[in-house]
Amino acid sequence: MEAKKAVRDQTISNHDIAEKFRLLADLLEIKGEASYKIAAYRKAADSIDHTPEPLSTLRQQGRLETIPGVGKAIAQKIEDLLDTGTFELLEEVTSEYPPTLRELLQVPDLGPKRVKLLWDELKVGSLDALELAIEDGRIYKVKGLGPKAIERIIEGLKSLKGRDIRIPIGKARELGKRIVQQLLEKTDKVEKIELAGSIRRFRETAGDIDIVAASEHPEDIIDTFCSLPMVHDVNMKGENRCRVMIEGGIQVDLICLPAQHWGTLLLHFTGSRDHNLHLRDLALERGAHMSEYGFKKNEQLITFSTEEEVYKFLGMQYVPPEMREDRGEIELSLIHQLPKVIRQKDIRGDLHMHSTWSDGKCSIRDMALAARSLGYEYICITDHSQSLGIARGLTPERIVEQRKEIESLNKELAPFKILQGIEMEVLSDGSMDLPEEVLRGFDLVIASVHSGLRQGREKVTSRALAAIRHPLVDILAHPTGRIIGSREGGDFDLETIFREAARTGTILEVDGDPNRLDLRDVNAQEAVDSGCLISISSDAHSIEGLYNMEYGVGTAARGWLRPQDVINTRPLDEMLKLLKRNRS
DNA sequence: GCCGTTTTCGGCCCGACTGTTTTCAGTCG
Repeated sequence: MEAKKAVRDQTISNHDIAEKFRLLADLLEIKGEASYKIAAYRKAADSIDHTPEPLSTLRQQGRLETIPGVGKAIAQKIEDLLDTGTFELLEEVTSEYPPTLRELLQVPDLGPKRVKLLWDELKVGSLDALELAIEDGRIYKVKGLGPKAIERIIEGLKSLKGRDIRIPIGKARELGKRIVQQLLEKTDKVEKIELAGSIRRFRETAGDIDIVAASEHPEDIIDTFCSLPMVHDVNMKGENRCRVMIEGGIQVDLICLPAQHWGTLLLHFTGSRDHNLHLRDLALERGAHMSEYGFKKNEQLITFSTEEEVYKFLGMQYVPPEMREDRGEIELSLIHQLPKVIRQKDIRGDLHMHSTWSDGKCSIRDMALAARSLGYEYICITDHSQSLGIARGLTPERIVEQRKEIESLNKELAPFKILQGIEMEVLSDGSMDLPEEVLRGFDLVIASVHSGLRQGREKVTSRALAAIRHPLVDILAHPTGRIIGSREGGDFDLETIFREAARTGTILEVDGDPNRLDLRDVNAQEAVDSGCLISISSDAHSIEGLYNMEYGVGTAARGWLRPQDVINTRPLDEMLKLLKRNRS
């Protein structure tokens, strides 16, 4: 037993434990167990997932019950899990129902009650079994499932199979903006309109597109919206909300209320769900019931026209959308200790972009003018270096030519400043693509590991470290090299990279290209906690690309970064002093 | 099953839409 225990302690992760409780909650819900018990298991599971220390450690210190949502009963179950890999109640329900039964809950319009019905009547216990029951028509014999319901289930099953459902934030946001624009062209009754949900919180991906609008005539707005040409299908339609499908099977939700509700409305549909639930808890403590309409207290509805007023009513500081994940922001906001996270307006310059000198689409002059009109004080042109032949990387000769162009533009555009930088390849053997005397000529050097990301952990990490330790490398670009949805990043040892970057004064990038967002939110937070400075950049290859900055800022804000953690929030000379090359 | 500046008991977020069980259950966000 002792030996087994030791093995278990090492092999079962917090996440695996959380999953066991989620499985238990799903099966109990199907069984029809009391809903608050189920909610308790799910809450505990989420808490466990967000607990950084291994539960085995907490257990040894007798601190399991310090985890929010974990009391005596769940703590005992965790101990059993650590010792034996399971616990009694879990064994009991999994002997009653197959664990695959919970797959059915993923099907839209199939909830616990219908799943139980399907199991009791037809012994349908998995997605495959459900498909069979549909094919041979048995499903039509189930009492309580009408033809409409079955049709929805069939559709739901189809959409589940073809699913790569979450959309990258860039695409979701662009689509969302297009829809909003189309709607505004068809009606003048919209007073306010905004993209909400994960898009507004700048998550990396969005499951659907949420749009919130204010109008005195919600029905008209809903009608107009449902008849837009890009709408393929109307799934649901009420007097102030609707859900439609557009091209590519992407779901769009629109909700519209009079402007007096705007504060709670926008808050409600921005989420996250956990953040909102927590706020409602706080409202209840004040005897008020919170909804998208406002706060109901003694049968009276109090409304708020801004989110700021809602937070103020709850005795809180305003929480920026990116931070609304219930990861401690509410507690800090209640005691007015919320860090002031970075906003777009804090950005004074953009330090990573490309021009027609390599693979950019616009001239340096056009990029500079566009950046200046965005309110920036400086930019750094960082075209690719020679080894990236596919991008017409710059040779030392062309670098000198480019410098002349930049110098002449600087005379013309002063006080706006164009820095000459380079995005230099770190070659697959860990050497730099340009010699030191060339690197010395730049205002700033960004190093990138583009190729050979498949090399093992040790190899890729040592290449990144070689760049970080180089005295003339100021910034490490998109440190993991991931492309969202298509390429995992390299297997870098980020902990070591952060430590070395902090030691050497090498700045790490949050690349705002919505397909990269690299460093990602939590990594950027770890980097800053390790003592690193960050550069947020657009990595623009065109004028439009300069707008990538907002994704970078959103990502940084999700990692709770403050303006002082980011070098390009500083005036030019202060920013330059932070570069390794200019430190004595 | 958890939790407590109203509580160790009695609460636990709130509202909308759909289909079908003609007064509401099931599902969703």
